[in-house]
Amino acid sequence: MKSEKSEFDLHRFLPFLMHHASEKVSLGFRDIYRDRYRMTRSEWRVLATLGQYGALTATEIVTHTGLHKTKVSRAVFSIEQRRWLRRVQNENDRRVHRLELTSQGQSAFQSLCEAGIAYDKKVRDFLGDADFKRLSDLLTKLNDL
Amino acid sequence: MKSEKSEFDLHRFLPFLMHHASEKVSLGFRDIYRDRYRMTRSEWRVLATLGQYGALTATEIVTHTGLHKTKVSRAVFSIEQRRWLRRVQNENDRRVHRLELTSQGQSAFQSLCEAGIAYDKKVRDFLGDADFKRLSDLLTKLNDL
DNA sequence: TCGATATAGTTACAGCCGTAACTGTAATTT
DNA sequence: AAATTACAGTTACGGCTGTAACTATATCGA
Repeated sequence: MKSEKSEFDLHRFLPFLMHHASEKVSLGFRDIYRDRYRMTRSEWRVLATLGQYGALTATEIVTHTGLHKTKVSRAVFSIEQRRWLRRVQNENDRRVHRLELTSQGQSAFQSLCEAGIAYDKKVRDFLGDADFKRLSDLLTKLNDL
Repeated sequence: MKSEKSEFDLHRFLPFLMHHASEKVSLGFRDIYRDRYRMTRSEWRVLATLGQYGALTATEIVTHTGLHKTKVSRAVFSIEQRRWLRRVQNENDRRVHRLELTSQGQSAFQSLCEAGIAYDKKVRDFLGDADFKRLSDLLTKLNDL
């Protein structure tokens, strides 16, 4: 009778592997927005989402990013404090606010986009184009797990 | 002149993709050890490392897992509280403790190994063997980024 | 030997996190 | 219309986090 224990190797276990690689890639870019603007990951994602899609509501940001609504709420508050976004109350439904970047917010987004594209290139050069695409596709596929 | 902004898509940005997929995979298994034993991820990793390699020092656990030393310190404390591990002070260097699982700790490890293998199979079935291996290999490659 | 440096591991602190409960508003039911 | 239910967003709370400072021990260099 074979022991289950011997079949298990943490270093080949997908949750471990994924998290490990994710930290590596994700923290590499975090250093950039953290050092440049003192932003958290939630703030960066909210900024990026608003920069990419234009004005959205908090709920729409949740949908686009998968961030928890409390993270969005806090990130929006903090970005607003920097004067990087404005809230515009919806007249038909006063629970809802349109969130739109100010020009300062857009500048910061532009600057981080360029850094993001450079970072992307760095990882792509490391992996090679073919593997980079393979990896992106596999990760996208996992969204439906 | 083309704007950098238009080239940037958060949903195709590797740090975002990686983190998203990682959460999905990693939290799927977290539910198991959290619900079954009320463990945190750090605690699970320390348990798994001790289970797999036998007795180790805290520093060796850091090396094997990449966990921050404060996480290891706290996880060891908490696992010790459950009586799942014992500390044995090194006689030559009294700063160091050998950490070894008790039989209760080993049972818990066994139980989670089986769950881990089942979870692994679930993800493998979802992706297919070929893609599963491709993904594992790519993630392993990223460790050297 | 003695002072300086390095290492193993812990802890205080301040910040981030998710859960659950909350406020305020809108929509639905009776 | 009043009561109920649903929804957008916020917040209190307790738990987890990393940084930096710490304790205790060991090692190195003069």
